[in-house]
Amino acid sequence: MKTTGRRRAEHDEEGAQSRILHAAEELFANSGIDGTSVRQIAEKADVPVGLINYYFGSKEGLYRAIFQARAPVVVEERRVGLAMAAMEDDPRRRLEMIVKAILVPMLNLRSREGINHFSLLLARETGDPRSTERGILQEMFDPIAREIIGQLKLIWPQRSDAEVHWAYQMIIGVMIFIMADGGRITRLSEGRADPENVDDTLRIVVPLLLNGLASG
Amino acid sequence: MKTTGRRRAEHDEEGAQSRILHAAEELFANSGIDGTSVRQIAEKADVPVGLINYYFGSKEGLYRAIFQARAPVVVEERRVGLAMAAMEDDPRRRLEMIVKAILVPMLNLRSREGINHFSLLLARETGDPRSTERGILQEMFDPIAREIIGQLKLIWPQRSDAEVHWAYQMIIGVMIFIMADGGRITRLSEGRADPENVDDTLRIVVPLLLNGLASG
DNA sequence: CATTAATTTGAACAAGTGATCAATCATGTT
DNA sequence: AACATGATTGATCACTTGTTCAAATTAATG
Repeated sequence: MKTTGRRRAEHDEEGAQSRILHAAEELFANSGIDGTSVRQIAEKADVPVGLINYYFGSKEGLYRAIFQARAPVVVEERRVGLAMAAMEDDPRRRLEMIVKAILVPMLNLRSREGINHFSLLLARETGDPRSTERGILQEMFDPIAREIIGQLKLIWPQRSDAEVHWAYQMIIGVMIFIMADGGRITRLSEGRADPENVDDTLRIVVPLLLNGLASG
Repeated sequence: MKTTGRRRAEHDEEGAQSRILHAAEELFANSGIDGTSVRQIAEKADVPVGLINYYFGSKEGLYRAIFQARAPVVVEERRVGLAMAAMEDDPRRRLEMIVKAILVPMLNLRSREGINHFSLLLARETGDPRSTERGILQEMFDPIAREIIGQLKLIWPQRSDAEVHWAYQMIIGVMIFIMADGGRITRLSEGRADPENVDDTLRIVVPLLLNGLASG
């Protein structure tokens, strides 16, 4: 058989392959791909070093595997939210639903089971110039990005392409920044603004995005 | 004497110390502090490896030195812009001037003389969880951040602290995201949105921030 | 010129890097 | 039991890492 292996019983009820993925996700998120060694990952996952290359081929292979495991979930949630938005008639409501379709799947990751680290990792990858060479974001996120931008164009037929694209990038930028925050927001606000609190964050940030800074 | 040294004449009319700073800035921006080796820096700056530790003590010392050279310039420009904004009576105009005081000093770096790399570097540092340990951002940017937030509170006396802080973070988030972009914005928009073009970017992004996505 | 101090140089060091691989182990199948 | 198959192990490889340092070089001073 291929699926079971040595019928997992010796460790924390979690297969070695999965333990490696989780350990790597956390370490990569906190220290980046260059700041993390395979030996650190092996130690955290409690596996011998060799096993990492056995399963994932290389360090970068492991890096990609994390995205291949996580990205489709986020993308699918976004696609669902986008489809629901498309059924809404009122353009104002439709816009709000699109914005939430972008933000919610990622913000939820921050407070869900041990998955908090992927949002950090994705933010890191987005800010890395060498991300282009790896092509992970192109491959996994460009398609849904184009779908969203297409929907935005339907809402704003009178706006230029540049304006629509900048509006989209502004939403993504705010999301990434919230995801990537390692405590600075909480520190500066002395706890009054806290990204961990998804409900409060959405309640304040979504209107800010929709209405801008000037109004309300 | 301590200032002159060997009266610079042998290389590109630029002192070794300065060449190291410039080379390191570019490499750190593109590959991060962990993805860059002191030997790469030494080669790019055309100096022997030992000289880097002689001048800057350590790799991290060099990293800090870059911020110590650049940050005060940006902070001072922001302070000037903020002071000008404080003299404006109309709250709407004052808000716009504050937003520009935040954005313009950094966006200009992208298109000025070879300094483009610092904006990338700052974006990277902002997104790095280990940035807290280094304390560079606390030390150099928290003061001006508090000043700006104070000004925003004067504009919005009726808003909660959390709302004001989130509004500030939203401005910073958009700025960082634009600075950090390594081509994804241009690629997705097929050139119609281009962060290199500061004037167009400001013309579109500032109203988007001020008026939000819904209006205009 | 002699002295002193600052700078420059590249070799050397210990520790760590990602990757490889023969050997061992566990398991299910015949 | 015998075999096959995939999983596991840790020693080992060739390099690279940041840092140190004695020696060489250069410049300023008396």
